[in-house]
Amino acid sequence: MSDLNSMMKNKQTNCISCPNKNCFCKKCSPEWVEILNKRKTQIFYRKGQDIFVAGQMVLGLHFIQSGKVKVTSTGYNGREQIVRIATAGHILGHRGYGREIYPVNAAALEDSLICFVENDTIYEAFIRNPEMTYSLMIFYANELREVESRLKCQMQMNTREKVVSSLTYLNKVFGIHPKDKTINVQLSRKEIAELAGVSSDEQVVRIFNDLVKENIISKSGKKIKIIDETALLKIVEPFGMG
Amino acid sequence: MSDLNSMMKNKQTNCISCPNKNCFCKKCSPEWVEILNKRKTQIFYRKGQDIFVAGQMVLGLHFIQSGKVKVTSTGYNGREQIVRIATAGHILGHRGYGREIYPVNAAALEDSLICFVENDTIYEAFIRNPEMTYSLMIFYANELREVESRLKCQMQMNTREKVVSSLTYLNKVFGIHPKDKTINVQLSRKEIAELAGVSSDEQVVRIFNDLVKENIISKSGKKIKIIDETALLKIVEPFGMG
DNA sequence: CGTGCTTTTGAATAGTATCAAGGCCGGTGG
DNA sequence: CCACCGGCCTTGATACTATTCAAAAGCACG
Repeated sequence: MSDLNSMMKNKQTNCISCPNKNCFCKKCSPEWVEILNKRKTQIFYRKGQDIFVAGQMVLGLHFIQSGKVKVTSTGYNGREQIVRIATAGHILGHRGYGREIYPVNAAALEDSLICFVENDTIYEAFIRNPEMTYSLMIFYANELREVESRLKCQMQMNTREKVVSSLTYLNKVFGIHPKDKTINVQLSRKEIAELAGVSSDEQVVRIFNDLVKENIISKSGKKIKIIDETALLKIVEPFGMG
Repeated sequence: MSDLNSMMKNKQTNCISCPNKNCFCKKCSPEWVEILNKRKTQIFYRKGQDIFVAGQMVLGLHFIQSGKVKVTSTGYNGREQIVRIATAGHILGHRGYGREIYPVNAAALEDSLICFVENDTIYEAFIRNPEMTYSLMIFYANELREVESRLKCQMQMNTREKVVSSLTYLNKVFGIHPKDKTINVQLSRKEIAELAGVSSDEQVVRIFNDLVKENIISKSGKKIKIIDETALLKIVEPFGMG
């Protein structure tokens, strides 16, 4: 636990020198960047740890400094669905913003460093920095567009197409590992099923095997390599995916 | 056509006396309400008419003064899905905002009067009225929440539950006709299938028949009356619907 | 070297989509 | 006013897909 604290101290970053170029605080006036820098808190989450849970009060906004996070929704009889996957530079908890409690859960997929800014500060920053409010509004509009795209997929795709589209999604968000060229995130079959919106991990296994036989992907354990990206994209292409 | 023009003239409304209390222009300063009032254009759309089509340039925002509108997405082999249904007081085309082209179509479900404000004006209004920008941001956040809720439904519900939830959705959005107590909108079975996200209108027919047999709803043609709302809600309750 | 977890495979079952055909209703034109 | 047409609704049968159950194999970890 004490090394965790030292780790946190080591990783504490300053907004001005923060590597996230897209962080929304960058849209603020210089004095407000300074204010946010001072008022923000940074928390280090270990892999698997919950960042927030559905039902908790929304106390502010989270900004991912580094790491990977899954946003899940617990539904009927405890069945989980991955609503979104977020990585460095993304905002977290914005779905609950304007509401009292979170509708979803967020958990770290791997060790992650999260900046947190309280509601009052955020609200003041919005009012004082219309540019930031505006760019966040655009961000929401784009998020909306993306969720609607996923909604359409869920409505129209069959199981195979859903699983394939979750692969292209992961590939787009995380890219590939420079060395072995596998997708740069490791999820269990069950998590992929939750992301793809198919009922069981068995389905994912079967479809992965088909794709291996067709020489479109290869796998060893949780590491997945896309061999024939063209063929993969061809499967989801009719739905306007890329 | 000439009576259409006269109809438009008759219906032209002034923002200051506009019956929509939730219209976002109300969040502007008085002088900006006046500016928007002058610069807005009002267009009357007949039932079935397209308001915009996917692929068109986003030239501004639409505000529904009166009427009912469906927002649809054309997917694989021309199959349509209803992404959203909007009525008086709602904003239209906000999904495309911040992008160049619309990702979806919008068509009038019945005769509708739509206010339109150009991008430049809207942008200026945003910058000059942070309160409005803020409240629109909250609106987006809530929309996002709702779409995610629908996404979850699509991922977890079976056909029956999907159809039922589209009924409760329509009931919530449009309410019931004061006289015959039927849901205050008339959609074809096919449109309900597109809204519910089930493949065919036959499915809807079958499930409607089941519900009639169970004394939960009654129907005559396109008019649908909810008899046992408790039973209806009970079906979708496990998914956090209401 | 067991113990518990994830992955894999097979088979049975339930659920959904699709096809085909008949019935109903409103509108049109004779 | 009636007959006809086309669209929508309805029903049944069938084929297909997806889900679930069961069980074995692989793997990490103490």
